[in-house]
Amino acid sequence: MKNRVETLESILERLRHSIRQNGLKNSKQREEIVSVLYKSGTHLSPEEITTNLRTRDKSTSISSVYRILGFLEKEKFITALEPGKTGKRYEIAAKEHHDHIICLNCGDIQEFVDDEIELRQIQVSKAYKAKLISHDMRLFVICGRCQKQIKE
Amino acid sequence: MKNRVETLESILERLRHSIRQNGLKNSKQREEIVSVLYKSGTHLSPEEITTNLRTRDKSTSISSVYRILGFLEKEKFITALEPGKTGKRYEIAAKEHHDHIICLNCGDIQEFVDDEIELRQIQVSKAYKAKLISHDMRLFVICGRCQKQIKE
DNA sequence: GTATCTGCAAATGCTTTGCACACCC
DNA sequence: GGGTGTGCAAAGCATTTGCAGATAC
Repeated sequence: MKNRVETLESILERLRHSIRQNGLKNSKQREEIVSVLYKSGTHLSPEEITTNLRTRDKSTSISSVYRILGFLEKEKFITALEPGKTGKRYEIAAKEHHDHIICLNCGDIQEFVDDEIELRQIQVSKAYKAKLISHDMRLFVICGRCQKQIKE
Repeated sequence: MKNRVETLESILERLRHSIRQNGLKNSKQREEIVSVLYKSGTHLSPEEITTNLRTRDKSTSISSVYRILGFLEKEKFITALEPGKTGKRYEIAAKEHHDHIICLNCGDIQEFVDDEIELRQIQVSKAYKAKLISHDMRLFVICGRCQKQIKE
Protein backbone atom coordinates (compact mmCIF):
# COMPACT_ATOMS: atom_id res chain seq x y z
CA MET A 1 0.00 0.00 0.00
CA LYS A 2 1.19 3.51 -0.80
CA ASN A 3 1.79 5.78 2.14
CA ARG A 4 -1.13 7.59 3.57
CA VAL A 5 -0.38 11.26 3.34
CA GLU A 6 -2.85 12.48 5.93
CA THR A 7 -4.11 11.40 9.34
CA LEU A 8 -7.61 10.10 9.78
CA GLU A 9 -8.48 12.99 12.06
CA SER A 10 -7.40 15.49 9.43
CA ILE A 11 -9.52 13.77 6.79
CA LEU A 12 -12.55 13.78 9.08
CA GLU A 13 -11.96 17.46 9.68
CA ARG A 14 -12.03 18.11 5.95
CA LEU A 15 -15.11 15.94 5.65
CA ARG A 16 -16.99 17.97 8.27
CA HIS A 17 -15.97 21.12 6.46
CA SER A 18 -17.13 19.74 3.13
CA ILE A 19 -20.46 18.75 4.66
CA ARG A 20 -20.99 22.28 5.92
CA GLN A 21 -19.96 23.71 2.54
CA ASN A 22 -22.60 21.56 0.86
CA GLY A 23 -25.28 22.65 3.33
CA LEU A 24 -25.61 19.09 4.59
CA LYS A 25 -25.93 17.68 8.05
CA ASN A 26 -23.47 15.67 10.00
CA SER A 27 -23.90 11.96 10.07
CA LYS A 28 -22.18 9.18 11.89
CA GLN A 29 -22.18 6.94 8.84
CA ARG A 30 -20.18 9.18 6.57
CA GLU A 31 -17.39 9.36 9.10
CA GLU A 32 -17.67 5.66 9.77
CA ILE A 33 -17.19 4.77 6.12
CA VAL A 34 -14.22 7.05 5.76
CA SER A 35 -12.72 5.47 8.87
CA VAL A 36 -13.30 1.94 7.64
CA LEU A 37 -11.62 2.70 4.33
CA TYR A 38 -8.79 4.53 6.01
CA LYS A 39 -8.12 1.77 8.48
CA SER A 40 -8.44 -1.09 6.02
CA GLY A 41 -5.92 0.53 3.70
CA THR A 42 -7.20 -1.67 0.89
CA HIS A 43 -9.92 -1.70 -1.74
CA LEU A 44 -13.32 -2.59 -0.33
CA SER A 45 -16.60 -3.32 -2.09
CA PRO A 46 -19.85 -1.62 -1.00
CA GLU A 47 -20.92 -5.00 0.29
CA GLU A 48 -17.78 -5.44 2.40
CA ILE A 49 -18.13 -1.95 3.78
CA THR A 50 -21.73 -2.63 4.74
CA THR A 51 -20.77 -5.87 6.46
CA ASN A 52 -18.11 -4.03 8.38
CA LEU A 53 -20.52 -1.28 9.51
CA ARG A 54 -23.06 -3.89 10.54
CA THR A 55 -20.68 -5.30 13.14
CA ARG A 56 -21.35 -2.06 15.03
CA ASP A 57 -24.87 -1.20 13.84
CA LYS A 58 -26.91 -4.14 12.66
CA SER A 59 -29.48 -2.00 10.87
CA THR A 60 -27.05 -0.40 8.41
CA SER A 61 -28.49 -0.52 4.91
CA ILE A 62 -26.48 -0.98 1.77
CA SER A 63 -28.41 1.75 -0.02
CA SER A 64 -27.11 4.32 2.45
CA VAL A 65 -23.64 2.99 1.89
CA TYR A 66 -24.04 3.49 -1.86
CA ARG A 67 -25.38 7.00 -1.33
CA ILE A 68 -22.50 7.93 0.91
CA LEU A 69 -19.90 6.35 -1.35
CA GLY A 70 -21.28 8.46 -4.19
CA PHE A 71 -20.93 11.61 -2.13
CA LEU A 72 -17.46 10.73 -0.88
CA GLU A 73 -16.27 9.98 -4.39
CA LYS A 74 -17.70 13.23 -5.75
CA GLU A 75 -15.92 15.12 -2.99
CA LYS A 76 -12.73 13.16 -3.69
CA PHE A 77 -12.40 11.60 -0.25
CA ILE A 78 -12.35 8.19 -1.87
CA THR A 79 -11.63 6.78 -5.31
CA ALA A 80 -13.27 3.95 -7.21
CA LEU A 81 -11.58 1.03 -8.88
CA GLU A 82 -13.06 -1.66 -11.11
CA PRO A 83 -10.79 -4.64 -10.70
CA GLY A 84 -12.54 -7.06 -13.04
CA LYS A 85 -15.87 -8.71 -13.61
CA THR A 86 -17.41 -7.89 -10.25
CA GLY A 87 -18.46 -4.39 -9.23
CA LYS A 88 -16.56 -1.40 -7.95
CA ARG A 89 -14.21 -1.20 -5.01
CA TYR A 90 -13.27 1.93 -3.12
CA GLU A 91 -10.15 3.14 -1.39
CA ILE A 92 -9.31 6.21 0.64
CA ALA A 93 -8.05 9.03 -1.58
CA ALA A 94 -5.58 10.30 0.98
CA LYS A 95 -2.73 8.30 -0.44
CA GLU A 96 -0.18 9.26 -3.00
CA HIS A 97 -1.56 8.87 -6.49
CA HIS A 98 -1.03 5.39 -7.87
CA ASP A 99 -2.17 2.84 -10.42
CA HIS A 100 -3.00 -0.82 -9.95
CA ILE A 101 -1.59 -4.23 -10.76
CA ILE A 102 -4.32 -6.83 -10.52
CA CYS A 103 -3.76 -10.58 -10.50
CA LEU A 104 -6.26 -12.27 -12.78
CA ASN A 105 -5.95 -15.49 -10.83
CA CYS A 106 -6.17 -14.58 -7.14
CA GLY A 107 -7.54 -11.04 -7.45
CA ASP A 108 -4.72 -9.52 -5.45
CA ILE A 109 -4.32 -5.79 -6.02
CA GLN A 110 -0.98 -4.03 -5.76
CA GLU A 111 -0.35 -0.32 -6.15
CA PHE A 112 2.44 1.42 -8.04
CA VAL A 113 3.48 4.70 -9.60
CA ASP A 114 5.77 5.14 -12.55
CA ASP A 115 6.81 8.74 -13.05
CA GLU A 116 7.74 8.18 -16.66
CA ILE A 117 4.27 6.86 -17.46
CA GLU A 118 2.62 9.73 -15.62
CA LEU A 119 4.65 12.18 -17.68
CA ARG A 120 3.93 10.51 -21.00
CA GLN A 121 0.21 10.50 -20.26
CA ILE A 122 0.27 14.27 -19.97
CA GLN A 123 2.27 14.56 -23.18
CA VAL A 124 -0.11 12.27 -25.05
CA SER A 125 -3.08 14.36 -23.94
CA LYS A 126 -1.31 17.52 -25.05
CA ALA A 127 -0.63 15.98 -28.45
CA TYR A 128 -4.39 15.56 -28.79
CA LYS A 129 -5.02 19.12 -27.60
CA ALA A 130 -6.96 17.61 -24.72
CA LYS A 131 -6.84 18.53 -21.05
CA LEU A 132 -6.04 15.50 -18.91
CA ILE A 133 -8.50 15.28 -16.03
CA SER A 134 -7.71 11.84 -14.67
CA HIS A 135 -6.56 8.48 -15.84
CA ASP A 136 -7.10 4.89 -15.04
CA MET A 137 -4.43 2.31 -15.66
CA ARG A 138 -4.71 -1.29 -14.64
CA LEU A 139 -2.13 -3.94 -15.41
CA PHE A 140 -3.70 -7.39 -15.47
CA VAL A 141 -1.13 -10.00 -14.55
CA ILE A 142 -0.50 -13.39 -13.06
CA CYS A 143 1.32 -12.62 -9.85
CA GLY A 144 4.51 -14.40 -8.81
CA ARG A 145 2.80 -16.55 -6.22
CA CYS A 146 0.11 -17.72 -8.64
CA GLN A 147 2.68 -18.51 -11.33
CA LYS A 148 4.39 -20.87 -8.90
CA GLN A 149 1.12 -22.48 -7.86
CA ILE A 150 0.10 -23.08 -11.46
CA LYS A 151 3.41 -24.81 -12.19
CA GLU A 152 3.07 -27.20 -9.28
CA MET B 1 -8.85 4.97 -35.60
CA LYS B 2 -5.76 2.79 -35.69
CA ASN B 3 -5.12 0.92 -38.91
CA ARG B 4 -6.85 -2.34 -39.39
CA VAL B 5 -4.19 -4.94 -39.84
CA GLU B 6 -6.30 -7.62 -41.50
CA THR B 7 -9.04 -7.80 -44.11
CA LEU B 8 -12.59 -8.66 -43.13
CA GLU B 9 -12.49 -11.80 -45.26
CA SER B 10 -9.37 -12.98 -43.48
CA ILE B 11 -10.99 -12.43 -40.09
CA LEU B 12 -14.10 -14.34 -41.14
CA GLU B 13 -11.85 -17.14 -42.32
CA ARG B 14 -10.24 -17.32 -38.89
CA LEU B 15 -13.67 -17.14 -37.29
CA ARG B 16 -14.90 -20.14 -39.27
CA HIS B 17 -11.78 -22.02 -38.28
CA SER B 18 -12.26 -21.12 -34.62
CA ILE B 19 -15.87 -22.28 -34.79
CA ARG B 20 -14.78 -25.65 -36.15
CA GLN B 21 -12.05 -25.90 -33.50
CA ASN B 22 -14.65 -25.37 -30.81
CA GLY B 23 -16.95 -28.01 -32.27
CA LEU B 24 -19.58 -25.38 -32.96
CA LYS B 25 -21.80 -24.80 -35.93
CA ASN B 26 -21.75 -21.99 -38.39
CA SER B 27 -24.12 -19.11 -37.87
CA LYS B 28 -24.93 -16.05 -39.86
CA GLN B 29 -25.07 -13.84 -36.80
CA ARG B 30 -21.53 -14.40 -35.61
CA GLU B 31 -20.20 -13.29 -38.97
CA GLU B 32 -22.65 -10.41 -39.09
CA ILE B 33 -21.49 -9.03 -35.77
CA VAL B 34 -17.85 -9.27 -36.75
CA SER B 35 -18.67 -7.46 -40.01
CA VAL B 36 -20.60 -4.72 -38.28
CA LEU B 37 -17.75 -4.07 -35.87
CA TYR B 38 -15.18 -4.23 -38.63
CA LYS B 39 -17.04 -1.84 -40.88
CA SER B 40 -17.96 0.63 -38.15
CA GLY B 41 -14.34 0.93 -37.06
CA THR B 42 -15.53 2.36 -33.75
CA HIS B 43 -16.69 1.19 -30.34
CA LEU B 44 -20.25 -0.08 -30.35
CA SER B 45 -22.52 -1.06 -27.47
CA PRO B 46 -24.45 -4.35 -27.53
CA GLU B 47 -27.57 -2.25 -28.00
CA GLU B 48 -26.16 -0.42 -31.00
CA ILE B 49 -25.02 -3.68 -32.54
CA THR B 50 -28.48 -5.16 -32.08
CA THR B 51 -30.12 -2.14 -33.66
CA ASN B 52 -27.77 -2.44 -36.61
CA LEU B 53 -28.51 -6.15 -37.10
CA ARG B 54 -32.22 -5.48 -36.86
CA THR B 55 -32.10 -3.28 -39.98
CA ARG B 56 -31.50 -6.54 -41.86
CA ASP B 57 -33.32 -9.04 -39.60
CA LYS B 58 -36.05 -7.58 -37.45
CA SER B 59 -36.22 -10.57 -35.13
CA THR B 60 -32.62 -10.31 -33.87
CA SER B 61 -32.54 -10.62 -30.09
CA ILE B 62 -30.16 -8.79 -27.82
CA SER B 63 -29.54 -11.92 -25.78
CA SER B 64 -28.02 -13.62 -28.81
CA VAL B 65 -25.87 -10.58 -29.37
CA TYR B 66 -24.58 -10.81 -25.80
CA ARG B 67 -23.91 -14.52 -26.21
CA ILE B 68 -21.99 -13.97 -29.41
CA LEU B 69 -20.06 -11.00 -28.05
CA GLY B 70 -18.98 -13.20 -25.16
CA PHE B 71 -17.74 -15.85 -27.54
CA LEU B 72 -15.99 -13.37 -29.84
CA GLU B 73 -14.26 -11.72 -26.91
CA LYS B 74 -13.11 -15.06 -25.50
CA GLU B 75 -11.71 -15.96 -28.90
CA LYS B 76 -10.08 -12.54 -29.17
CA PHE B 77 -11.89 -11.41 -32.31
CA ILE B 78 -13.12 -8.37 -30.45
CA THR B 79 -12.11 -6.43 -27.36
CA ALA B 80 -14.21 -4.74 -24.70
CA LEU B 81 -13.92 -1.20 -23.43
CA GLU B 82 -15.70 0.50 -20.56
CA PRO B 83 -15.73 4.16 -21.41
CA GLY B 84 -17.56 5.47 -18.38
CA LYS B 85 -20.78 5.06 -16.45
CA THR B 86 -22.70 3.15 -19.09
CA GLY B 87 -21.95 -0.44 -20.04
CA LYS B 88 -19.33 -2.01 -22.25
CA ARG B 89 -18.51 -1.21 -25.84
CA TYR B 90 -16.77 -3.51 -28.27
CA GLU B 91 -14.35 -3.03 -31.12
CA ILE B 92 -12.77 -5.35 -33.62
CA ALA B 93 -9.50 -6.77 -32.32
CA ALA B 94 -7.82 -6.73 -35.72
CA LYS B 95 -6.28 -3.35 -35.20
CA GLU B 96 -2.92 -2.46 -33.83
CA HIS B 97 -2.93 -2.51 -30.05
CA HIS B 98 -3.91 0.84 -28.61
CA ASP B 99 -5.23 2.64 -25.57
CA HIS B 100 -8.01 5.18 -25.28
CA ILE B 101 -8.48 8.89 -24.67
CA ILE B 102 -12.06 9.54 -23.61
CA CYS B 103 -13.66 12.97 -23.43
CA LEU B 104 -15.65 13.29 -20.22
CA ASN B 105 -17.85 15.93 -21.78
CA CYS B 106 -18.86 14.62 -25.21
CA GLY B 107 -17.90 10.96 -24.82
CA ASP B 108 -15.64 10.99 -27.87
CA ILE B 109 -13.12 8.18 -27.90
CA GLN B 110 -9.71 8.49 -29.54
CA GLU B 111 -7.08 5.78 -29.80
CA PHE B 112 -3.35 6.04 -29.24
CA VAL B 113 -0.23 4.06 -28.54
CA ASP B 114 2.82 5.26 -26.68
CA ASP B 115 5.74 2.88 -27.00
CA GLU B 116 7.46 4.25 -23.94
CA ILE B 117 4.40 3.57 -21.78
CA GLU B 118 4.02 0.07 -23.23
CA LEU B 119 7.64 -0.64 -22.32
CA ARG B 120 7.39 0.73 -18.80
CA GLN B 121 4.30 -1.35 -18.14
CA ILE B 122 6.27 -4.50 -18.86
CA GLN B 123 9.10 -3.30 -16.63
CA VAL B 124 6.75 -2.47 -13.79
CA SER B 125 5.23 -5.96 -13.98
CA LYS B 126 8.67 -7.50 -13.94
CA ALA B 127 9.58 -5.48 -10.87
CA TYR B 128 6.60 -7.14 -9.15
CA LYS B 129 7.64 -10.59 -10.43
CA ALA B 130 4.31 -10.69 -12.23
CA LYS B 131 3.56 -11.77 -15.77
CA LEU B 132 1.77 -9.05 -17.71
CA ILE B 133 -1.27 -10.51 -19.47
CA SER B 134 -3.02 -7.36 -20.61
CA HIS B 135 -3.56 -3.81 -19.58
CA ASP B 136 -6.20 -1.20 -19.72
CA MET B 137 -5.35 2.46 -19.80
CA ARG B 138 -7.87 5.19 -20.26
CA LEU B 139 -7.05 8.88 -20.20
CA PHE B 140 -10.09 10.91 -19.20
CA VAL B 141 -9.89 14.37 -20.68
CA ILE B 142 -11.80 17.36 -21.92
CA CYS B 143 -11.13 17.35 -25.65
CA GLY B 144 -10.06 20.44 -27.56
CA ARG B 145 -13.47 21.02 -29.10
CA CYS B 146 -15.26 20.81 -25.77
CA GLN B 147 -12.77 23.16 -24.11
CA LYS B 148 -13.63 25.77 -26.73
CA GLN B 149 -17.36 25.22 -26.33
CA ILE B 150 -17.16 25.58 -22.57
CA LYS B 151 -15.31 28.91 -22.89
CA GLU B 152 -17.92 30.39 -25.22
C1' DG C 1 -39.63 23.24 12.54
C1' DT C 2 -37.55 22.14 8.40
C1' DA C 3 -34.34 19.96 5.58
C1' DT C 4 -31.33 16.16 5.46
C1' DC C 5 -30.40 11.22 6.57
C1' DT C 6 -31.69 6.55 6.95
C1' DG C 7 -33.69 1.85 6.18
C1' DC C 8 -36.66 -0.58 3.57
C1' DA C 9 -38.59 -2.18 -0.51
C1' DA C 10 -39.29 -1.52 -5.14
C1' DA C 11 -37.40 -0.08 -9.45
C1' DT C 12 -33.75 0.24 -12.76
C1' DG C 13 -30.25 -0.99 -16.25
C1' DC C 14 -27.20 -4.06 -18.10
C1' DT C 15 -26.37 -8.74 -18.65
C1' DT C 16 -27.29 -13.79 -18.22
C1' DT C 17 -30.05 -17.92 -18.29
C1' DG C 18 -33.90 -21.48 -19.12
C1' DC C 19 -36.67 -23.10 -22.37
C1' DA C 20 -38.78 -24.53 -26.71
C1' DC C 21 -38.35 -24.42 -31.33
C1' DA C 22 -35.23 -23.70 -35.56
C1' DC C 23 -31.29 -24.90 -37.86
C1' DC C 24 -26.72 -27.05 -39.16
C1' DC C 25 -23.76 -31.22 -39.99
C1' DG D 1 -31.13 -37.36 -35.25
C1' DG D 2 -28.48 -35.10 -32.09
C1' DG D 3 -26.36 -31.24 -30.80
C1' DT D 4 -25.93 -26.22 -31.42
C1' DG D 5 -28.20 -21.53 -32.37
C1' DT D 6 -31.89 -18.38 -31.64
C1' DG D 7 -35.75 -15.49 -29.77
C1' DC D 8 -38.40 -14.73 -25.98
C1' DA D 9 -39.36 -14.07 -21.35
C1' DA D 10 -37.77 -14.46 -16.85
C1' DA D 11 -34.05 -14.20 -13.68
C1' DG D 12 -29.66 -12.03 -11.77
C1' DC D 13 -26.82 -8.75 -9.91
C1' DA D 14 -25.02 -4.28 -8.77
C1' DT D 15 -26.79 0.03 -8.15
C1' DT D 16 -30.44 3.71 -7.70
C1' DT D 17 -34.67 5.73 -6.21
C1' DG D 18 -39.24 6.76 -3.68
C1' DC D 19 -41.07 6.99 0.49
C1' DA D 20 -41.99 7.51 5.48
C1' DG D 21 -40.05 7.84 9.78
C1' DA D 22 -35.69 9.43 12.38
C1' DT D 23 -32.33 12.78 13.16
C1' DA D 24 -29.41 17.08 12.99
C1' DC D 25 -29.22 22.06 13.33
